[in-house]
Amino acid sequence: MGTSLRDVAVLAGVSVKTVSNVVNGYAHVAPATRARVEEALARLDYRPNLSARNLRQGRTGVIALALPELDAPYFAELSRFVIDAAAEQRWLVVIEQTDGSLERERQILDGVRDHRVDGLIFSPIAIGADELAARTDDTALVLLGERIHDGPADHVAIDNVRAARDITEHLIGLGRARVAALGAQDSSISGTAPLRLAGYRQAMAAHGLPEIVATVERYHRADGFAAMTALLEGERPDAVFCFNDLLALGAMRAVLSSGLRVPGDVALAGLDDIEDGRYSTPTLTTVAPDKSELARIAVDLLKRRIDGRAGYAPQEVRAGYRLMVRESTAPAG
Amino acid sequence: MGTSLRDVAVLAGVSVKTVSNVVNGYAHVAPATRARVEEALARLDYRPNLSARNLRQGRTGVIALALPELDAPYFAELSRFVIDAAAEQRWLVVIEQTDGSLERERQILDGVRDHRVDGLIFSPIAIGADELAARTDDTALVLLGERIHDGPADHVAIDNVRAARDITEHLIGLGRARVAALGAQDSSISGTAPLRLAGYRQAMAAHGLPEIVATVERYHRADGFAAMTALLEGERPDAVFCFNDLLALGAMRAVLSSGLRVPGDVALAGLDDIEDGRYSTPTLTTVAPDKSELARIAVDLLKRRIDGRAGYAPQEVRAGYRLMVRESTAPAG
DNA sequence: CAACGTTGTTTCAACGTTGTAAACAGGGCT
DNA sequence: AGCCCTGTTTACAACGTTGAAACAACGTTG
Repeated sequence: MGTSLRDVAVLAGVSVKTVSNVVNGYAHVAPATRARVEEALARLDYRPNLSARNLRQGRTGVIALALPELDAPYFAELSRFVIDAAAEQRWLVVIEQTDGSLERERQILDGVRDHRVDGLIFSPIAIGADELAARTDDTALVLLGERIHDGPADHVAIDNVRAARDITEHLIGLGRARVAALGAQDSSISGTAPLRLAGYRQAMAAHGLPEIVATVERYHRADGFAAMTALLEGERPDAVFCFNDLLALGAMRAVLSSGLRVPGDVALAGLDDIEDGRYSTPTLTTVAPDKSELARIAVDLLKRRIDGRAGYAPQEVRAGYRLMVRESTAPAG
Repeated sequence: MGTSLRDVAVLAGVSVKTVSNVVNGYAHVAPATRARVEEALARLDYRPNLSARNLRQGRTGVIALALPELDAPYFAELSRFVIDAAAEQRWLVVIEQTDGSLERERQILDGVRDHRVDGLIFSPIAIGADELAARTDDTALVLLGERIHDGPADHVAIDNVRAARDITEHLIGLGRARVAALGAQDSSISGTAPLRLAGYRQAMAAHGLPEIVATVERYHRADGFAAMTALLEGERPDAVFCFNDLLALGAMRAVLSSGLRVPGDVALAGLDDIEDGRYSTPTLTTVAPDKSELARIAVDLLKRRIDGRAGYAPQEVRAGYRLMVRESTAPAG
């Protein structure tokens, strides 16, 4: 094991506690003593043992970030911001992947205690609000990007309904009449899918247009590809709002490989603003959630929960977003 | 704080150590006692305090994974596998991002001790072999995906030279004569860039073809876009081996938006096999490193270092890869 | 029946840290 | 000299866990 306070204390000819005081920046230490201790600290290259410190303080300095899958670009990009925001609190982030499985999500929710993390930022897919509310654990919890009705925990997300309505309005504004929604889900009760669908419906209803809805299992390129291929076989839509960018990129591939043009024959829009969509051909119109803001708010909420053990009511916070119009919905197409 | 061994011990009417023994599956515990203790454990929903356990055992059960950036798809995909492989050892993974900055890489290398992780899987970009060798820290270290000549630590990667030669041969095999390499770097001494460049050169030399080399700063789509745009302004290549898939996707965008066709006018190949390339239009030919194998080997090497404190010589391990031929190098194009 | 091994359980100490409280030194005041 | 400040330093205990060693009870063996 490395050098401990004791080692430094011996070298500096001072008590262990005094060294601790210097390390922690305690005010009343005589300049001469402080200098001597700092000299010794430097000489022995002292690093505090976090296990011991945490044991003593009942904190671990580690938070968990639980999300469906790290290799979905949206979550990877989001993770980066969460890690950066957490670093400012001097927190480490461990990442847990649920693969969207209910069982894994239960484990996470139940099992964070095993790892003794101070808090959890959770982006659930499968688990329901009731189950969330029923948890006995009192570890600080913040829900990210998932609307849980009357949630039992702090929650941060963009306004999914409004964002979906905005982008659908944009498609309608191109003069397209057969605007489809791609990404509805049968299973999910608590997910974002119903919200985005609701936004789509509001826009379609406002213009008296017929709804065309394609459902998917998951939110990967492959699902978008399959759903779009199916859509093309029926009465073809001339615009499609895909519930995330991966679906849109899969759909784009399907349209293009069927010999049709984007946006000439079919305009496409997504949601997430992952980097891929800025370099696809054509580039992808999308809604860009402010990921940095999402992450920062999530970390702030968590910090407040962890610090003030007071049980104030769960907060609901909205992060901003922007509409990014690109080639896949260019009017001239 | 949660329930401790002491609480359980009191409830079961037994000593703390006996509870500890039950928890740890120690053999010689009377069945009756064990039953009573387990009953108490369940009733109080006991979870071991990892900080305490780690303090006692000098292990944290946490490893760090340091990589340039999580939102580069290759690293996101790799991380997933590392996390999964680590989970099998009941390890948690904290992720540190270096952004490829030398300073951050130094911090990581020096600072892992701050966090008291048991080991580090490190994918460096900027740092040199000499500096790696000079580190005083004795934390277990495994280098991932980066060839450090005569490295001071275990190292796992694919055979970059051979992979680069293979893919270049494939491009030449299409009958293209002006085959460019995109992704060389001025700065990097120890990176993979020189290796991939070497592989390219071997293949070009073997066929007596002239080398065309484009350098980049970093390995993002934007760099690929810029470098390709520059290449197109000169005497145009008819095939390009990009040193990673992001570069290739950026390059593809540049070719397509200049009005040329892929692979008709320019064939493109990458390296990494990120998911994006399987859904781009055209789909991207690439080299697919066995990421799962890379991750598993890295974790295994690290485990061996952590367990056996014996200082055996640094290991050099090669993981497999496959050539994935897709539309961007289709012969009929 | 004494010595011994086995099984089951406990006591003790230690991992490195920090909050509490108390001890100590020096200076200014009565 | 005795007192109370203020500033500085220290002893002690505790966080929850587990390895080492001790101990008790019991059956086996010579």
